[in-house]
Amino acid sequence: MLERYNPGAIEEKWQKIWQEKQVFRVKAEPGKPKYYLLEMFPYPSGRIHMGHVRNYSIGDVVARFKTLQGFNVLHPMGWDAFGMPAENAAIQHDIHPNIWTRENIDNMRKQLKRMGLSYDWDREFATCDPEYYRWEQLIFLRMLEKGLAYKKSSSVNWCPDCQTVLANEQVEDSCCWRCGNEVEEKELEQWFFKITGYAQELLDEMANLGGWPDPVLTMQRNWIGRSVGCEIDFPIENGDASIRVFTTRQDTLFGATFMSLAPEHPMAMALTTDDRREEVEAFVRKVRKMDKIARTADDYEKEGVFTGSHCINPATGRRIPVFLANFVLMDYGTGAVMAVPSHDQRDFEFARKYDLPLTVVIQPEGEPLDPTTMEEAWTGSGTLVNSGPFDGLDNEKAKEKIAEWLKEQGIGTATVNYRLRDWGVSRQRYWGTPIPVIYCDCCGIVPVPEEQLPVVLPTDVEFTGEGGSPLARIESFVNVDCPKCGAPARRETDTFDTFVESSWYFARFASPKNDQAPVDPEEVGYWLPVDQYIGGIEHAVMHLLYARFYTKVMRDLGFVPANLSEPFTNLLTQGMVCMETVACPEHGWLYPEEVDNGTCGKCGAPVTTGRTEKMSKSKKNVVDPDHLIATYGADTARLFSLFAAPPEKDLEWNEQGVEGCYRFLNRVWRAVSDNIELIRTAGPVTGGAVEGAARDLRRKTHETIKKVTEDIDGRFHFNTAIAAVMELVNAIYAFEGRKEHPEVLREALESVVRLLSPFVPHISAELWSCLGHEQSLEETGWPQWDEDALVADEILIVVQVNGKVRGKLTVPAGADHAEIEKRALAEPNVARFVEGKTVRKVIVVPGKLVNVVAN
RNA sequence: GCGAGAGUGGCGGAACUGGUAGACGCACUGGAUUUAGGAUCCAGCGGCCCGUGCCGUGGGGGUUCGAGUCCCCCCUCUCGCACCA
Repeated sequence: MLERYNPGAIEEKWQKIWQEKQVFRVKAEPGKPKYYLLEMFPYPSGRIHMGHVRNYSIGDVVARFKTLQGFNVLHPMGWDAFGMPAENAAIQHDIHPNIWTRENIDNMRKQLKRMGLSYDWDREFATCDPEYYRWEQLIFLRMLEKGLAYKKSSSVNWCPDCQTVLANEQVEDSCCWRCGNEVEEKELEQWFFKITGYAQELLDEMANLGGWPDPVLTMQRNWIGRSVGCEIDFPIENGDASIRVFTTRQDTLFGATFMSLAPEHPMAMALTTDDRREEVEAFVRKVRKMDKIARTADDYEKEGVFTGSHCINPATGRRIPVFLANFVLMDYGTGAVMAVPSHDQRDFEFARKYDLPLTVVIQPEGEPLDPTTMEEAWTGSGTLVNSGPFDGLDNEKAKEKIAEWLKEQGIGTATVNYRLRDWGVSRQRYWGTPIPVIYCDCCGIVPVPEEQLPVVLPTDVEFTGEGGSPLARIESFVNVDCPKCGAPARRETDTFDTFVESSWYFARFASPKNDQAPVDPEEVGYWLPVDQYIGGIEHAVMHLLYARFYTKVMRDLGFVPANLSEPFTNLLTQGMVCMETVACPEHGWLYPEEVDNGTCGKCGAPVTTGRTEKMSKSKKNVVDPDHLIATYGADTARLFSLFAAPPEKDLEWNEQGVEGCYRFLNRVWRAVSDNIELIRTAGPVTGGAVEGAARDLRRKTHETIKKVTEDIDGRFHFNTAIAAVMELVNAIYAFEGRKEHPEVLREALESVVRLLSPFVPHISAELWSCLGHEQSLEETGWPQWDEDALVADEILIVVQVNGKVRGKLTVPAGADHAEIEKRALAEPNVARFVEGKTVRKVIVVPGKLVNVVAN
């Protein structure tokens, strides 16, 4: 055995052995319990970052642990390979997105392999492989047949200068990131997925997601935003039509004193009278000029314009003015809101601004509301007034009664509305999955026949960043014969949102090479659902909701078994990796390696240390995993990212902490190498015969096995599991019975190695082999604790007086309440604090403490 | 703005169901070893008084024999908000 720990050599050695023996290659084995562990696959940006190191280290611990527990573990890896950065690289550096992406994947695969992760690499794929996206196109065609995919008009960010669509992140302060000109809103015909059709099921099935963190479920529930209310028709004065509103507050119907429409509302222009036209059009133009972000996200000023028309409040029969308002969204409800300024704060502010009347219809208990002096809307509960036949009803009761009345009168119905909108999947970009439809002047929208799939992305493209989608300029791609009538037709040039690829990749991993269907139903039946999914909290809503939706769609289309409704049984959301920022007054943000002992490496000026923030290239507070691994080895990199914080919390990177982990591994190495001769011939521990220090070490060993097992399984508290092993190692160093009881020492050392193996697999494998084992750790399995070894003779009891610690006692393990109470009261320090007082109560918590209450 | 979290020594964190606040690690201090440095080993390490004690988990209130943990109000920070992935 080598005297010194040499991570570089042993890591290379064991990675080679694992690869040659195909240790992590799995196949379905009906009858053997399976465990599907999945980490969110990475976007191939070029290099792995610390967030990846952390994510994949966490996943690998669980995968290896479950393997050791005897499960058939599926642990795959792939690439979320479509997306904007590849296209940006093409624009900026004149490199083809495919080449850029493939090179990045090759590099990142190498980096991941260097970490010793237990992936079944045979299942690897990239979403930009035509063999993958052809099945995505097929699923889309089936969705189209079922009406789950459809086209409608929707707005995008448009840069009039570059003549191109911009993503929200490409809009900076309402301006285009490339040219700096102002961004506008523009209407385009786009593809949508009917996720709203699944809104209720997505809500209902959260009841089965007990393995998900509550915050994520809450965020999804709020995102779906179910609300129960009524749709009510307000007839237009002097016309046949009416305006339909959605409201959750039908109890305030009698207080509706005006109407607000979204500026895009289809009736907006028809309702505008000639004398108002100029002003209304100016207002609509102004709202349109705002980009989408400013309009939906910011607390911008509420504004509106009067159309000149009136409609009739169907409850009161009174005529009320119709306004357009910038805060009314066409995407939510019906795009029209009955305004009740007395009981809605936005309507209240709007009414005060434009001098519109208020009617109080809900009277809270206490002082009466006066519409002329109210300073804010009353949104609480109360009794109905000014509401005709409903006066005197409690407002919650009135919601039901008014809903019934609306139905009887034929002017409204009770409905459920969702905040969730259908998923817009069209992107006017090149580097994505082509949407497989053809537009024919005679036949309209024609699906690409299934036997013609995949519609492959053409490669001869020019990237300028201007003039819309590059695909639209490739005539050989665009021009096609109509599959129905044969006449000249045009291909769809939009591509899918990359969230589509990541909505079903987890199912593809069950049968990644299947060339007959998106997935093999038998393989999916065995492997899915994913037992444990691990990824960043930033995906709490969108990715995870889309993946849930897609699973249900694939189920309903018959691609996956009918009982597979949810993709991920358990979810772990990990925190971010952060590091302190450092800046030079002259040179701005500095990389850690540019800082030389508190001064700037470029100019020597003293640097300032800024806040600790999420690692990002722009702030230069990043650590390169390659460098870290080259210096300390993969095991140390893994150990630190697991030890420094529990997985769900943010992790603060700290170089000295890394060294501490490296030191610990050296300490483990020495504990084995220093004792290797002594324990070489030691036999197994044969029962509870040992006493004293040896018995204590045995107890510590088995306590540690129990704690580590419980910390990993379900709780994912790897930091405390590692701390427990550190304690055991400390106990081994302090053990004084090594000569007399080498078998106890051997048991402790072997336990350390086995317990560490999911965290630091290379050093564990090497030490295990040094300890003389022919059988690998994978074959040996996870250690079991011995309940008998855990039994202690004596227990430490804390004694409090009025909740403050005043003493400690050691009592026999079997001592009863009366005896413990007696001994506690006999403690000299207890007597001192009780003196002059009367003991009122003595609380005994078994095995823990005694609290004497006296006053 | 809306939605969801977090706040504990000099630092990262521990305390799982209310029961010894600070496990484990880092940094720091002292000692041993060493030609020296490094590495290693041993000891100490919340604050105040340094004797018993008193104070202490972002701030303020409350419930309880007992609160880091439960309830109410406030402050600060982080994440998501539908074309980033």
